[in-house]
Amino acid sequence: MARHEKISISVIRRLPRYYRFLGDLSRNGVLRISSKELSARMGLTASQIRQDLNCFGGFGQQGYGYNVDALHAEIGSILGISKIFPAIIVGAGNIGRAIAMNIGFENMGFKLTGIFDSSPDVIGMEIRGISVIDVSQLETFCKAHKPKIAVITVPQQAAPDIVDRLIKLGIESFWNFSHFDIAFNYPGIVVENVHLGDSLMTLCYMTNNLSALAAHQPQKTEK
Amino acid sequence: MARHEKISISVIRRLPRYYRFLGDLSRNGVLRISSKELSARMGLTASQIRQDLNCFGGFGQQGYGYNVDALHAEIGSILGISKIFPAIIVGAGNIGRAIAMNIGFENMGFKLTGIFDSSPDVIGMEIRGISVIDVSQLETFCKAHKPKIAVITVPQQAAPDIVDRLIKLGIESFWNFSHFDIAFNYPGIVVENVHLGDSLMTLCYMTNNLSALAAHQPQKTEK
DNA sequence: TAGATTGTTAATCGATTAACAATC
DNA sequence: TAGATTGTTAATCGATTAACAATC
Repeated sequence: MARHEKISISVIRRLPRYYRFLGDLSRNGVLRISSKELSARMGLTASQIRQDLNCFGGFGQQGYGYNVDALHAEIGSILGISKIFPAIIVGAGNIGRAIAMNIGFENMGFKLTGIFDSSPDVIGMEIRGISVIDVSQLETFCKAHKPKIAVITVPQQAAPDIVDRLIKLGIESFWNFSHFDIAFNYPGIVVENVHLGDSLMTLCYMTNNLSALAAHQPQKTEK
Repeated sequence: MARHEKISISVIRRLPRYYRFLGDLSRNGVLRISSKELSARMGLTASQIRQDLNCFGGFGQQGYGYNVDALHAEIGSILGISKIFPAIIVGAGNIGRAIAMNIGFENMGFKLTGIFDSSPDVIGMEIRGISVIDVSQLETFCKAHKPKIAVITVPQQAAPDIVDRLIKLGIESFWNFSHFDIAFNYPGIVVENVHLGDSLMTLCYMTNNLSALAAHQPQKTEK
């Protein structure tokens, strides 16, 4: 699928945002869009959009632009969201439950198949039709159901052990909300460390330095 | 505080992570650390750590390294987390409630002063000792309490109107969890668009391209 | 066709890494 | 003092932007 062998992480991280904007455009009945107009809506340069897309293929047409639906589908296919991987959530506290309820796993390449916790208060609770299982059953469950991704929503001190067990069980992807940083240096493991606290602190810095940052992100348009 | 007038966003985004690692080190009784050892723990280069810190000042000592507690305090002060800004959450659904319960606002420069929703089912509900208020009271509340930051956890279609009203009320910072992108081009407004769905889709891409990405993040160490 | 807009190469800009003199 | 490690300048690398020929 990829034209160039090595796609940079910066490009990859922009793909879901393209996908989102194109989905919105499609829902609003927009049939075609030029890189110039998309760039104005997204706050990017048209050049960057064309560069990004051409990492994967020539999806546009000179003099016309891009077909919204076709490009939306292409990016979905690049992201690989049609191939559904089984997912589990470990930690059924507030964050774990909120994610279970709010994230459209089905539209993002995943299907939620299990939720785990260690507290008797939540074990057995039904979340989105899934019953919370005792975390001691993790090994049994994973051997039977072979989940590919785990959402980590346990407290910091519990995280290293859970991650270690899951890696032994063959989990390849981690979506980590715990305060613990999953290292990137395991071979064959991919990780998204979310760290909401870091995001809030970044906002704190920006709030404190508002004047220095004023009109920070330039809304460049071509020509 | 800043030595150089313009600190890049890449540097700023690494600060909370430094702060977190230094806090952990401090709690583990580590008194001093060299950029080399910190780089090994964090998966960065020692050079980058020294460059980053020297944007703000010379906090180390040749031949010794950095005093963990002093550096931790310095970064906290750079982030500005001691000056507490009043914060509100708009949207008391799963995500809003999870954030209210889990995020240590007090340790991150903020104090939660109000939670809003439009649904009669949640209005009046107590979350962390705060009673959920009808969102129609937003104007009255904000004029009285002058919050500085708003956490946006409403559905996508409600977001544009809420953001518009909050900007009129003088809110300067947005921590946005809605599916709607708050544009960066308002003058004097700072925004963190979190977009958990984008993060999950990025992980989907990485999971699908695991082999190509294998051992992606190099753990460089000096010398 | 003429006008528009892509795909792609080249130029620029910024961020990361390397090197090393300064100094604790 | 000798060894270690910083702060800082220079070199490298990568990502973004600009330009334009190709072409629909």
